[in-house]
Amino acid sequence: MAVSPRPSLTESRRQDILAAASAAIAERGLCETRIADIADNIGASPALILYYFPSKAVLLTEALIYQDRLFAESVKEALEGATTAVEKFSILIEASCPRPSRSGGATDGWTLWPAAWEMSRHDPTLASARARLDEAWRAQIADIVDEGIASGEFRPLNSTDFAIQLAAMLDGLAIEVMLGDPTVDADRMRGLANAFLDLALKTPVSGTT
Amino acid sequence: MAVSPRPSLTESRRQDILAAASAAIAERGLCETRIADIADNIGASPALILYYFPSKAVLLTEALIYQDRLFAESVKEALEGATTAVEKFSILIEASCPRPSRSGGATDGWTLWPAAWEMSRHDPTLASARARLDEAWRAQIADIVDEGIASGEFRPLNSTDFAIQLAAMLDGLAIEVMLGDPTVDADRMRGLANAFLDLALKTPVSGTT
DNA sequence: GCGCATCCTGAACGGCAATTCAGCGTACCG
DNA sequence: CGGTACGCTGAATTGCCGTTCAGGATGCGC
Repeated sequence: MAVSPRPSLTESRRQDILAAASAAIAERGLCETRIADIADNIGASPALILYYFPSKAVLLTEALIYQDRLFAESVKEALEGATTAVEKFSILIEASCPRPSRSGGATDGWTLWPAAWEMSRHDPTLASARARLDEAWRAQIADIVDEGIASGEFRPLNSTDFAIQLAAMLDGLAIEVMLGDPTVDADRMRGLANAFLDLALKTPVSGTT
Repeated sequence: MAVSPRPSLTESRRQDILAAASAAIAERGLCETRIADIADNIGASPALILYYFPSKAVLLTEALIYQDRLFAESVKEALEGATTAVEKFSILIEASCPRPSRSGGATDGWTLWPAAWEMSRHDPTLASARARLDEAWRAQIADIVDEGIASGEFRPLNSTDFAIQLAAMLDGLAIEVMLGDPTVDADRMRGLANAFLDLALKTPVSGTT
């Protein structure tokens, strides 16, 4: 459940702060997030934040990395119940759909991705963490595809290429959903993602000409 | 060439500033961009910026909208020479590939998209402009598909759904390329996008079972 | 040459927000 | 019971940066 191997006493406080920072970024936006906002989210003083983190900058990058990891772990956990490849894909797609902005509960991880991308451009630490997790995400997709091919659920294809395509499409769709694009809501996103799955994985290879 | 119908004398100065602001955001990042940076880019004083724009905030949103429009126009222009649907798609894909960071020349529009997404979350003006331009972008894709279907280049399919899928995939791929993901460079992006086109547009409909 | 509008600037101003610091409570240890 | 370490805070402090303003230059019509 916890991200790090053994959260020490102060480690749990650090995670509270990381969560509070994530929430603040989701709510106010990356640029408008002040240390005071983060402190408010856990009912503490601004000085406390700087007691656990050396500066606002590193806190923000750590918060974005933290959320990325949480997302990766929650998906991995959700996949454990599934058996067939088709089932697993439906879980992946569901996880990729931005929720209609839960107020109160855990931060909707999706909201933070544009912030993470924007920040990655100048923050090597965040950039490499993000790249690593993204690679893992694609590998997960590729594994499911290979599994489905082995079980005969899917036709043979290059699973690595497909993984990049699907991951990209999900990112792009999620952006639209998250921004409230009137023509792409979560249902539409699910439908289009599934249509791509059907097309790419189930279409039999057509003979030449 | 100009974005607005009739650029007045001061309008051209405004555009200089919008371009300078875009460059600054691309270079320093959305949060780290100061008015002084924008002023430096055109060799002027910070006060000049506020002479043409009421505040930093509106300048930034206008700059992001400006760049979006520039991108849309440049694509529309590039498409004029093309005749076949296949040709047009190759232009669209090429336009979607982030360039290897031109230094000096026009800002690589791609760099600004995460900033635009992040800002759209809280800026209704930017959000609606972005949604409108995105809709136009997808409509352009759909038109080309319909054209290709009519000419027999493509098999019949729902062009609107396809447009959303392709636009999303291009967005997602471009993010990876822009962030320098080691496994997705511009060439790979082109290849995967074209593979999706082939799969979706040229695969003959397979009979039931 | 004169007046005026436009464009632009240097030099304040003011406020905000990150960071620092000195110290208070408290729990634990002996 | 002291003493010590830790967790935490309120109140400075500090520097930055958006914004304002009072004017200088420049060009143009008369």
